[in-house]
Amino acid sequence: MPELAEVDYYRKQWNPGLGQSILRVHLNGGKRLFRGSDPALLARQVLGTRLKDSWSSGKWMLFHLSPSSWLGIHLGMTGSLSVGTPDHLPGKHDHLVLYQKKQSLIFTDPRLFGRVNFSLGKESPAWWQALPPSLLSTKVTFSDIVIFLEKRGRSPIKAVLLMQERFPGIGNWMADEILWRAGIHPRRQSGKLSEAEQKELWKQTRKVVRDALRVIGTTWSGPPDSWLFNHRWKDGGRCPLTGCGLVRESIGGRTSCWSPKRQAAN
DNA sequence: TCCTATGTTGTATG
DNA sequence: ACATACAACATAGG
Repeated sequence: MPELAEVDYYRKQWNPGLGQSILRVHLNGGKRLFRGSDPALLARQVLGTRLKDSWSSGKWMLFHLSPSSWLGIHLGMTGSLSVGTPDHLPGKHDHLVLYQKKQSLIFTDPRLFGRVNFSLGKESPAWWQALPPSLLSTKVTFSDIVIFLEKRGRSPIKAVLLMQERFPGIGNWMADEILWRAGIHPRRQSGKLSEAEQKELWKQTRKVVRDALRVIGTTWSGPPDSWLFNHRWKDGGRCPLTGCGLVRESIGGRTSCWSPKRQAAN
C-alpha cells in the first residue's frame, strides 16, 4: 500500500525502539529484498547498535543505528513495518526482525517488491543524499515542474506523475487523486496541458501530499468520502463531486480511475 | 481457473 | 544518448 504518507506512518511504527539496542537479528538473507546489499554483514554489524533516528523521503525510509550503521527500507507494493514482542516468532514473510529488550522491530513483505539497503559510514549514505527533494520543499518550483512535464511531453500525465525522480512519493492512488481534483484526464499528454492546467496540477499535487500526510501519515484514519480515494476501487463507484459513474482503465500499465464529467479526454 | 493488487526495473523499440 | 512502453518480479485474495 505504501505511498509517501503510508511510508512515513510505517516509519513511525518503529519509534518504540528509539534509543534502544539491537540484541539479536533475524533475516531471510536469500530473498531478493537484499539485492545489492550484504545480508551477512547487516546481521553482524547491527548487533549491539542503538536505534538512533529515522527519516522518510518519498517512498524510502532511513534508520540510523548508532554509531555507523544505516538501514534503508523500501516497502514496495506490500511491505510494512510493525512492532512485536521481544520473543516474536518470525512469520513466513517477516524478512527482517531486529530484537530489542522490550520489543522487536519487524519488516514484513509478502510480495518481495520491497528493498533493504544496508551500509556503514559516518554520514548518511550517498543513495539517500541523492534522492530528489520533497514536493513540499522550496527546492521544487513551478518552473521545475513545467520543464519536467514538457520533457516527458508525449507520455500520459498519469504516467508522469508516477515518476519518482520528480514526484517522489506519489503512487497510483495519489496520482489519480491529484488529476481528479485538478480536473485533468489521466490520458492527456503531459506536454499539452495549458498553463492554467499546469498551475492547477502543481497546486493540487502539493495539496494532496499535505492532505495525505495529515490524514494518513499521523493517524491512519481513513480519508473522508469527499476524496476520490474512498470510491476508486468500488465497482459502480461514483464521483463525490458530480455523482457520475467513475471509469477505470489501464493507463501507463496501471489501473487509473477518473470522473468523466470532471476530467475531459480532449 | 483467471484476474487483480497503493512499485520498480530491465529490456526492447523508436 | 534519450524517451517511451511493457513484461517481469512473487504472493495472496476475490
